[in-house]
Amino acid sequence: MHDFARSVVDWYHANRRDLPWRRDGFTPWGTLVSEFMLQQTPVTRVIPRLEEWLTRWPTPAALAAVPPGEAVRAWQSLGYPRRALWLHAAAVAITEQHDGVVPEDVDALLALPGIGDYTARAVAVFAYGNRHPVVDTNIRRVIARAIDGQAEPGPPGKRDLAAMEALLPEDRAASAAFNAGMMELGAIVCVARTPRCDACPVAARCAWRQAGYPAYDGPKKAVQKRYEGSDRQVRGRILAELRGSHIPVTAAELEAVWPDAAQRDRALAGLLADGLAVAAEGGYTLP
DNA sequence: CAGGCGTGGAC
DNA sequence: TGTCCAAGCCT
Repeated sequence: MHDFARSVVDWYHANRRDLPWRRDGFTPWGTLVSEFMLQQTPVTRVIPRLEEWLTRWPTPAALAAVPPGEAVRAWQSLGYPRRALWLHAAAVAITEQHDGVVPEDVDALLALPGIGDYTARAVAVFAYGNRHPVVDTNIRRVIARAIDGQAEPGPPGKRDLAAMEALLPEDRAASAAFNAGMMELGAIVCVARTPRCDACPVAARCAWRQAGYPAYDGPKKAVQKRYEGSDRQVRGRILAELRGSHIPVTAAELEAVWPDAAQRDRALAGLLADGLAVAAEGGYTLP
């Protein structure tokens, strides 16, 4: 193992946070659910929802047995509720096509709804201990800085997987610890805004530090539109209304959640198209 | 492939 | 207040 990987692995074993998905006996299904929830959502907000979900639906078959709307309701305010729909659909596929067992093959995982390059490898590695490069936003940032000497990663691409593969230890257990360690490093030390280089195990080897912390000069990232007043906010308001009701929500009731009719209609049409809402007798409900 | 997709905390 | 950011994915 190279010195860089060894430093990260040693640091990880000494500094890893005690998180639910790192407990002994945590199931592959638990890992899958946690990874869905962690897509773009902070750890602290995920933990309580995860506990609820796994208590209620301890297996893929348990989730597959209820209507998808129950998953959307239990998703509460984690955000990006299409993930709840996709997770439910994945549970159905696992139940029907994989005998209720979460696959450990990356390609089989990639074939499931809502699972992309990151989640497929995260499950294969963290649930099953297989040797694959895992690349998330934390790891992209750590590699950009420590290896490439840049303040921020460039646009994501397949080359990210190759860059991580080049660093990955050959040993299976060490590779899993390296993946987890790189993510942990990016999450609590090499953070986006104010990196804590004084606590970094690879500071002495960091290309960005050695270069004097040059400012980022690559292509600009797309600026996120403001949320206040956006279609996203309207979708969120409408969906909250549907989550809170066990009978159809009428069009008149929806008028009360957002005054702009055109925007409200657009948001509702989007929810219907996404399958997050369905037309029912007298109004709309969760699917 | 650029843009759409939630929500809330930190600064 | 506004801006940035958070274990991405889909079209």
